[in-house]
Amino acid sequence: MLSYGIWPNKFTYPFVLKACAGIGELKLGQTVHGSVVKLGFDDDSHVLNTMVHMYCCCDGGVEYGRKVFDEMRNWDSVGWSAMIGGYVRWGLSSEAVGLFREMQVVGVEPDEVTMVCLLSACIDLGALELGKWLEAYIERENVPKSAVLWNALIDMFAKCGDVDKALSLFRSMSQRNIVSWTSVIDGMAMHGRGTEAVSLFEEMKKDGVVPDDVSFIGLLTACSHSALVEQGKGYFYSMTKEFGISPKIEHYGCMVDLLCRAGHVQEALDFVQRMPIKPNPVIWRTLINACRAHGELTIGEKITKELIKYEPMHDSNYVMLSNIYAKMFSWEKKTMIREVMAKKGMRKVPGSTMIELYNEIYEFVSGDKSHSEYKIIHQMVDDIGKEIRKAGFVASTSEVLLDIDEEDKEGAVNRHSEKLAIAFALMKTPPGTPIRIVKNLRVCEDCHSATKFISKTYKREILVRDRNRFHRFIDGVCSCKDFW
DNA sequence: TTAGGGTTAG
Repeated sequence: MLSYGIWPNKFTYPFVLKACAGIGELKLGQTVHGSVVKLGFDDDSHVLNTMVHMYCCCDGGVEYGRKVFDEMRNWDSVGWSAMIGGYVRWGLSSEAVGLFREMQVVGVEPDEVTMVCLLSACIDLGALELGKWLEAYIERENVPKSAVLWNALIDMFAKCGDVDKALSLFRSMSQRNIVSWTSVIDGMAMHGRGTEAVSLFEEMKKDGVVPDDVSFIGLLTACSHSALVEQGKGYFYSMTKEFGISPKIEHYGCMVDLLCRAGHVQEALDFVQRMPIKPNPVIWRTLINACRAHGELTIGEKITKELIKYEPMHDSNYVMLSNIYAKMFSWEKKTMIREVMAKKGMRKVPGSTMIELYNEIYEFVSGDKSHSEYKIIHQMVDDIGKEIRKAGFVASTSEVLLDIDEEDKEGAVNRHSEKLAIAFALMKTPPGTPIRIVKNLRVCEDCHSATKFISKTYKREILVRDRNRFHRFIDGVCSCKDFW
């Protein structure tokens, strides 16, 4: 364009900036930013809004986006949404919510898109109360409810723990699209309500909505988490036969997960051998975990060693190998792994748990001593430990984190972030109040068992969202039926 | 005349 002697105008730049956003290279974006300034289009709201968006799509660009945002006056809701959405994109959801509060102080009316971004932030934070507040706001202020906003609400309710509300919203929708169906099916899957997920999928087909590859991921996950092995296999083959959808690596991953969870480890290994796509590390890790869980320790060790050769800097590969050695009682090998990791300067991602109480979000990290009530919380954890042991709880220590000294194993699992969060909730809420927490990793065996005892001893319903799914603990029983 | 931010999985 420039070589033809044609100069871009202010209408051109939003397109160029959007293209930069798609590429996501910060340097390229900065070059274009430079040319916007040079040509004097940096006073145009459309250009600047897209600029914020562009920066927020680049790795390491959020700060630059914020700088552009801070330097401009009189932002409209589009600019605020671009910045709020940018925070959410990079997992900075607390910042997103904080910026929304500023937006309200300044008096800019949020619109539909702002709401969709904020609902994503709620999902990330597990903030159901905030999500309910947003829903009420949408109703009160008559924010137009497009299909996208409806779908975002359904997804928020499902992922923040109230899947029945998600379902009733879904039922009250007049125009459901594939995203609405997938969100609600996936919600059922996460809550271990596999049979209902399958019925919804069948209802969707009857309704004339053609399933796509994403909806099959939700459906297969549902089968996997509810041990519907044969149905899952049937649906997997129907993808190609009935709908002409070639399974992607994720679908193969779901199948491996389905077989592994049901304990069919050998069948899963055969399945992987026969797959037409090269298995990815996620699939190998699924197999390795199944090998550990079902006692195929030698095969698990072999696969893990191969995976480490391929992915030498991935921390969880070492953690898995260490867990296999723990199960083999090979303590020297386990120690060796720890030394290898230390030498490479690697550390396991620390477990963290969030809890929303009285409009505040608290985050607990295992071993963190920064909380102002740290001593009282730890005292509470000890008291809970005593109470549940009286009720018959026995601590299991085989899954203890790698970077913890052997002699303090039980002490270490006792400091897992979910125990801290639950103790905090027991201290801060009246008897009988349900407790909802969100964990960044999968819940460990010890915490799962302890939480069952806590729900019974303290007469609390405890809802835990982990990386994979929900666990609802009531009177000593978990909704996952110990199957996760 | 022309332009801006957003939803399902991984």
